[in-house]
Amino acid sequence: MDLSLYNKIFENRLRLQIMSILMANEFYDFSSLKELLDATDGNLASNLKTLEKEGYLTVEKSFVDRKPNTRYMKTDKGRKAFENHLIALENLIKQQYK
Amino acid sequence: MDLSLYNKIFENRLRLQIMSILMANEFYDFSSLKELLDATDGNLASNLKTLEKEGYLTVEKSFVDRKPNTRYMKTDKGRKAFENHLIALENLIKQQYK
DNA sequence: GCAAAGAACTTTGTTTTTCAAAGTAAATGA
DNA sequence: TCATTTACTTTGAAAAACAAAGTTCTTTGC
Repeated sequence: MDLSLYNKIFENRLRLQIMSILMANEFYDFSSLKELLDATDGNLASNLKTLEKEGYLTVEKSFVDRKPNTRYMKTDKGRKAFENHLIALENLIKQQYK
Repeated sequence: MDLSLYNKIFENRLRLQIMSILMANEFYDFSSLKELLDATDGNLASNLKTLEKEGYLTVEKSFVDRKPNTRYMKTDKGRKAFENHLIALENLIKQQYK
């Protein structure tokens, strides 16, 4: 069976959650992600960095209410990779062998 | 959101495949799994051991055609854990935040 | 103007996981 | 008896995960 769409990057739960949040939202900021996912700063930041390095999301820094704010947004590449991974997962799970 | 059904054991691709094969088949033997999953002996054995330790599958040794044969079968616990994990995955992926 | 606080990291270090390669045991076949 | 097959176990090296602590920059309170 074809596993070319399967993506190891998404084997991590936090990254899976980050991506699925970014699929449902145009963007999401660090603090909100942190709260929502109940993650530590370090863990969240490093997993975001992993996704960013892979080109699956982009980062946009600004000030909101005079406080630093970092927004994350999925890239087209990220969206496709994630969608493909879900397809691969589905195929893998639904496999019916003789 | 509730992630109590999410199961780290199933973050590994090989273990995910093993379980999904055992969901579709009453039993499956080592050689066939190895061939089907294109895995090395060591890797397959250690992942089967992980699932066995967790109580997700049982092992049955016998001789077939005068050759040693090891059959793996999901347990009820394994089936439930896997089904639950799929539910958790689905929830996680379909999450719609504000 | 200085201390404290908040955001978003990075660094550090430990623990865990992954996995291939090599080694092993038991049984069969030539 | 020697090779082969099955199904492992052991070993070891590399990668990944992740929390805690440290860092930087900026704002706010006094």
